[in-house]
Amino acid sequence: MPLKIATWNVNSLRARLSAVSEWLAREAPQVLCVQETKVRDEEFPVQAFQDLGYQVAFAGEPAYNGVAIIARGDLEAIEVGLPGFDDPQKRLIAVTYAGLRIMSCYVPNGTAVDSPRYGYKLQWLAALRAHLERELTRYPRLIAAGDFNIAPTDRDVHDPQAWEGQVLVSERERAAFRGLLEAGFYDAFARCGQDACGFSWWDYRGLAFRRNHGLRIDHLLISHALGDDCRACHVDRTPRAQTRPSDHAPVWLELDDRSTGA
DNA sequence: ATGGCTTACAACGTAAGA
Repeated sequence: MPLKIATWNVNSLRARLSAVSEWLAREAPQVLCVQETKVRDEEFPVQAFQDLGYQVAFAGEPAYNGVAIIARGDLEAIEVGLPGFDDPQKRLIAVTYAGLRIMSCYVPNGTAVDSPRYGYKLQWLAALRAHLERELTRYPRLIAAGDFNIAPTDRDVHDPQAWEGQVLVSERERAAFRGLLEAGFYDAFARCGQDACGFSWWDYRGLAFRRNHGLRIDHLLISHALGDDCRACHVDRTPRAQTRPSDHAPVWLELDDRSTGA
């Protein structure tokens, strides 16, 4: 049986608890990496996921950011944050599951290229690359999934001319994204031999989803050791069309687990 | 048209997202 591993920026886990629960019940992934939980740890809805047969690892803060990993089985060696990068914002959590090292990543948005937050974003990405390089030596079977807040190429942008040079598509961000791949990863959808994946985010405003004015900014990066095991990669647009959606859609990949020994 | 939507906070407007 293949492993189904998903990532979803839910834009508040409490506001989206029923949507996430329904999606887990329907799609039954082994793993769901979540970003923007926007919930303190003491208020994380642990029981709701246990009732569905999932275990959880999470790192949150009030109001902003927050990441989690929801998985059908035991999570081990839980680590929060980027070692050596002192950051109060909860943007990274890693677990070991079924012989895989799995990270849920919430890359800073950056706000605008002339914002101080843009510099923070680039620094965070540099620290992530260094961390991924180190982790690959410990965990060759590594998946970094999440909201990277970067559309890697113009094909990942509905209107490249309108977006040219803007945050999420700027060349320095794209270079940083390529740097993550150069650390030893494939973009899962490309590795599956697909020529298109589709957008993963649509603005709440201006009927953007109906018009498919979107970006592909949520990604699953798989280490080279997993490259031959990637079977499929898909954006599930269904939850985005429902009432009170997250502005992001879940993205999943299917991985042959022949080499996990499971 | 720096607007437009959505969320959390202990708020009745502000900050932040992308």
